[in-house]
Amino acid sequence: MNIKHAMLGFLSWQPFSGYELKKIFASSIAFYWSGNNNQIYRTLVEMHRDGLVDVEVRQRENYPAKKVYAITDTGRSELRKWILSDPELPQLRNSFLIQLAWADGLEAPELDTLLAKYEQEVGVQLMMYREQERRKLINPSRTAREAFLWKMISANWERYYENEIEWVRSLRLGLAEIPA
Amino acid sequence: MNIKHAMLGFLSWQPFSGYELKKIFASSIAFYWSGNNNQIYRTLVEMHRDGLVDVEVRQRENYPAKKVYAITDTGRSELRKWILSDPELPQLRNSFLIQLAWADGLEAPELDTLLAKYEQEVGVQLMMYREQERRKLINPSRTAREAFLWKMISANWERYYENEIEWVRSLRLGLAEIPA
DNA sequence: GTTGCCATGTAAGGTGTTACATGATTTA
DNA sequence: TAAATCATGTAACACCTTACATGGCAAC
Repeated sequence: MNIKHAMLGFLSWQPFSGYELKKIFASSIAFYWSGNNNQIYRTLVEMHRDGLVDVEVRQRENYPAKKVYAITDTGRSELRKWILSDPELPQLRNSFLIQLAWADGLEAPELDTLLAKYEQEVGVQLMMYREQERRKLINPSRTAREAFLWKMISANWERYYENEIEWVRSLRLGLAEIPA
Repeated sequence: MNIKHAMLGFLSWQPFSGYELKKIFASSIAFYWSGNNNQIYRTLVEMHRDGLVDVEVRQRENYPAKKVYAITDTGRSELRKWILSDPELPQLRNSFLIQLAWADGLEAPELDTLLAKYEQEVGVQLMMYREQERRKLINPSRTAREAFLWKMISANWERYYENEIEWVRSLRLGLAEIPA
């Protein structure tokens, strides 16, 4: 999985410029890339070279020129092929768990402070996610099914954060009961 | 977060050679690096250069020499510093969610097949995780608290997989109710 | 008049992956 | 005799990140 297929997905929705794609990525936690120029502009050039997208350069008065990319039939079939390919396992990298693995050297208050920070950070992230969902730039709902899929994708993220908060709470309660 | 602190963690438990660390990583889903040579041996050299570990070369008959790395006081204080540093947010990269985002172009049976595959793959992963936990190479439990922490770290992973399976099941049920 | 938006792009580096290379010994 | 284990290391490259570079216009 790389950013290419995610970009193709957005372009299957409607044509976009690199700048617009960048904003979409940057504004979305679920589409988790940082939305940096380097990758997006390079990937667009590569996709054009491979015939997955067409470019139209729009010259505008008083504004910089804009390169608008539209998906081609080749691009659509590549996207469909990828969508039908075997799902990869999610890759979860929670460095906090690794911190915890060696945290028995800490004093009880130090450890609890750490856990409280984690709980708070995840809580903030959950709120940010909800806020972002409220005002998100694109939300395809051309069919009832598409709307449902997007709702469930969003639910997946919310569940993850909620689950994480529950977990850290039970961890803190459990630790409080262990004698020093 | 990089592999360095995870390696320091293991070395704070007991001295290991690169080869042993590699096996530990390769056999652990929770310590999620692939356990490849390149990184491990290079990182050991770097950590040695930075005074975080000492090396002892053990020559043995009929076997290749072994470089056993032991954590130094500098290493321990670096580890402690990292453990007390602000937790990073978990980074979750589920490319399947991105596949789903554009999956409304699929026929209902194609989509359900995809979801079934995901459900099955996550199920397999959960079983593999449990099996791995049963026979894991290291399981520090020098104190009741340390044992509890490791149990909760493991529980975190199990919860994630279980949650994911529940989610995909409810997604499949929901889709079954949407008219074509 | 400084900040932010529009819009494109480049440079450099971090972190991780797979595959290659060597060579002896043990196990099937 | 073929494969796996022990043990170290290198090469090449995939993917992503932060920061830099340019330049006009709008808003405050």
